[in-house]
Amino acid sequence: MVHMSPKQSQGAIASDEAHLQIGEVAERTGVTQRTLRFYEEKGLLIPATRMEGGFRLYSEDDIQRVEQIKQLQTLLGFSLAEIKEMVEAKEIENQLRKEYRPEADPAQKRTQLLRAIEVTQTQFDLIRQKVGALKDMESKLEERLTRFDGWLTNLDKKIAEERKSKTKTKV
Amino acid sequence: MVHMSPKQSQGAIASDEAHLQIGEVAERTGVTQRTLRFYEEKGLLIPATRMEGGFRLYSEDDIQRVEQIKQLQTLLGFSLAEIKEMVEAKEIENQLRKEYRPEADPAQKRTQLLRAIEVTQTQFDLIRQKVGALKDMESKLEERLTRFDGWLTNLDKKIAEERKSKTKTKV
DNA sequence: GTTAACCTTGACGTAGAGGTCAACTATCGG
DNA sequence: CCGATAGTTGACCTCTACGTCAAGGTTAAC
Repeated sequence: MVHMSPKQSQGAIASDEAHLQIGEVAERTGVTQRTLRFYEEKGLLIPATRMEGGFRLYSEDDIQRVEQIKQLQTLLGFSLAEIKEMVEAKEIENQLRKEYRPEADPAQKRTQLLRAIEVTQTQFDLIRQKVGALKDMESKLEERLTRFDGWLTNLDKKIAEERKSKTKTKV
Repeated sequence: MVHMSPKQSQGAIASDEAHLQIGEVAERTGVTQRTLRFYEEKGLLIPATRMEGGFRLYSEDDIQRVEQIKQLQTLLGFSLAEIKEMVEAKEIENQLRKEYRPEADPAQKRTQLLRAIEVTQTQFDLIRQKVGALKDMESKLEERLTRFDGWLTNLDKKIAEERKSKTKTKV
């Protein structure tokens, strides 16, 4: 890191203030720059602003989002397309959170909210399903481990015996 | 299905007796024939025998295995390479289960068993991790749903009020 | 022994999720 | 204003997990 954080005029940084360049985001999240650009292409993570020269500027929130995307990918095996949907539901929440901006018409907000609820509900159900199936596997694996353990001690006993008898015949 | 099940001389079918052609396996498991051949190519599911003409013959166990592979893929997002490892651990279990065949030397068995234990343990830990993370997400989503619900009733109230005041000014 | 239904091995295609140059352009410290 | 470092777009490459023909061999029923 040779040059300083860009454009950081002064003062506290709000979490939604874009001030991170792609390199730092990559470093902090562990994904590559290419991946970040790819996410942007796919509409998953569009940095709010750019510098005059075109450098992307990310916010702390964006880092959170990358983290979330990674989780959804690796833990749950969702595709980026699916993740996009999910992330959009969160987006709506963020927007509605700042609802002290009373500009937008409430009927439209309602529609959006309903959509977000639907997506979230689906997501929730899916996760519950997965948790169930996973717990199932978990217990099966536990059983298997126990079984393995039993066999192992058993085998070891047998091996010990064999060694003994061999020693006897040898001597 | 025009011709009968192949080679089924007579009598009960042991679960490890290969008697299913690829088409039926595909139908029963919901994967395509291509997928089954692909699994074979990758060493994930090699049908025990073939007919003289070269037709693959699968057993009931193989169907189980396909089911398992599907689970590991869709639920857990594992790659086929990873799944191969896991399935191999189960394979070892199956083999050791028929340990009344005392041919093999126990020291070698022990090595195999240790390997299987290692893989299974890793798998187990991973699943526990995932379950944890998933439960985390689950609770977060639940909170969000609650929040959404609150907002929705709130919005509806607001909309109702608005309508009332409009009616007043209109009339 | 013919034929419909089923299966075989190629070989090529594709969608998703990035990796990897290449050729430029920006930023910032000095 | 210049150079080192960081970033930009674009094009093509790769790897996974199959899909999709094509051309031909098998099976079992008739």
